[in-house]
Amino acid sequence: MYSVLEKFIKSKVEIDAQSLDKICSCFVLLKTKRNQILLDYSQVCNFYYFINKGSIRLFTISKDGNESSRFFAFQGSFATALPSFIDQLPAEEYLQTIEKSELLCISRADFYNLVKEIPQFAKLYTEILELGFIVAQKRIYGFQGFDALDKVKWVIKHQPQLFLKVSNKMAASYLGISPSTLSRIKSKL
Amino acid sequence: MYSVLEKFIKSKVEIDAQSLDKICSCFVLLKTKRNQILLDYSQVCNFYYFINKGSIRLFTISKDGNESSRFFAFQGSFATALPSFIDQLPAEEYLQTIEKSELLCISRADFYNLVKEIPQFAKLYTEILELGFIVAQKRIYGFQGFDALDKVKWVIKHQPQLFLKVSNKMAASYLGISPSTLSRIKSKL
DNA sequence: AGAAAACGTTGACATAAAGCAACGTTTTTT
DNA sequence: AAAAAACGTTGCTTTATGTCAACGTTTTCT
Repeated sequence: MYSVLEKFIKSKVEIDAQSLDKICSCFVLLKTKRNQILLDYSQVCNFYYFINKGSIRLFTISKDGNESSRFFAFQGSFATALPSFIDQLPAEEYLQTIEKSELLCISRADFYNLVKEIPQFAKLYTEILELGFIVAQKRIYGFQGFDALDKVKWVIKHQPQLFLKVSNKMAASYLGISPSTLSRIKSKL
Repeated sequence: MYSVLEKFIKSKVEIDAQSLDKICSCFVLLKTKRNQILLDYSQVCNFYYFINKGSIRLFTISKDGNESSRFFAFQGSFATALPSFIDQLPAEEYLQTIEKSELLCISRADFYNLVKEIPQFAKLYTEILELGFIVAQKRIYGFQGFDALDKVKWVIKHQPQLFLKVSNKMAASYLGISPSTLSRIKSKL
């Protein structure tokens, strides 16, 4: 049950078996259906999720009713609604599985306790933040000032798994273009 | 010379005078002119900057010659080309002062040494990353799927100092719209 | 201080992408 | 298994925004 997580942690930091066990013991397994909401718009986020199996996405719905996908996370990565998790304010976004998934969940209290108690976990958290920051940056810069075709090409290059795992509608809402436009672009390569 | 930095640090973490001195002693003062390049496109970033006075921006130039402003930082905040600073790869972006500035610079080696030696500095770095991540996220979401007018309104609401400090041209390149469009929008409020 | 360059604004025009609608296909529900 | 809903694709029309150019103003440079 913890093998994917353990592998992930070991790939990032040097760690002894005891600390690793302590970390893993804080995570609870959650099996979900497809399209299950993990966090609602006005909820405060209290869990960090590690994806053992499946995929999740973060999205909002704007006032005119359109979905806007913010982020997708797949097997073997951490994800949560971080601003809400950190600041304990209403998320103003949704966290949702997009396929049948198995998630390892850790509560915020346990999470910050591990950060405090286990230096390697603090280091791990720092690396997750660094990576998250870099990915967010690259996305801003990858999209900024580009037209629909360039954005699609950018995603194909930098997040090739995205179009394989995610519906056209969701991908379009991630790219900030309409499903029709994405469909037309795809037909031209 | 270190008063703004000390105030910033004290506002984030509890710290004794000795550690604070040790931190400050790693920072070197750099006085710059307006529009001075701190980091060139193909350079590897080796410094973190704290802005004592002035403003800096991060930008790139796309193949068709257009500038794209990624980020602005003003007095009292930290800034660098983080992906390059972390991964030690060519930045593929420019770091530039946009007015006469006074910067406190710390080398990458000293920076990571402080992270290792002084727990409060590690905490500070984590907070900077968290904040940076949240700001990057909010910008993605604030801009995604919105038209030019909504983006301008978003910036007015969330980064009101931006239009005061930054030229129309730079602001437009940050918003991902043309200077003409920004000008037209401003004239309608 | 004067010349040169960069900037901001505005108009006319071109264009990429959105909206809408129709239709067939796939997926979900019961 | 049948019915209903959601999805993907494509044509037509509309619209927001970019491009180009002109002009006056501000800033920079020497």
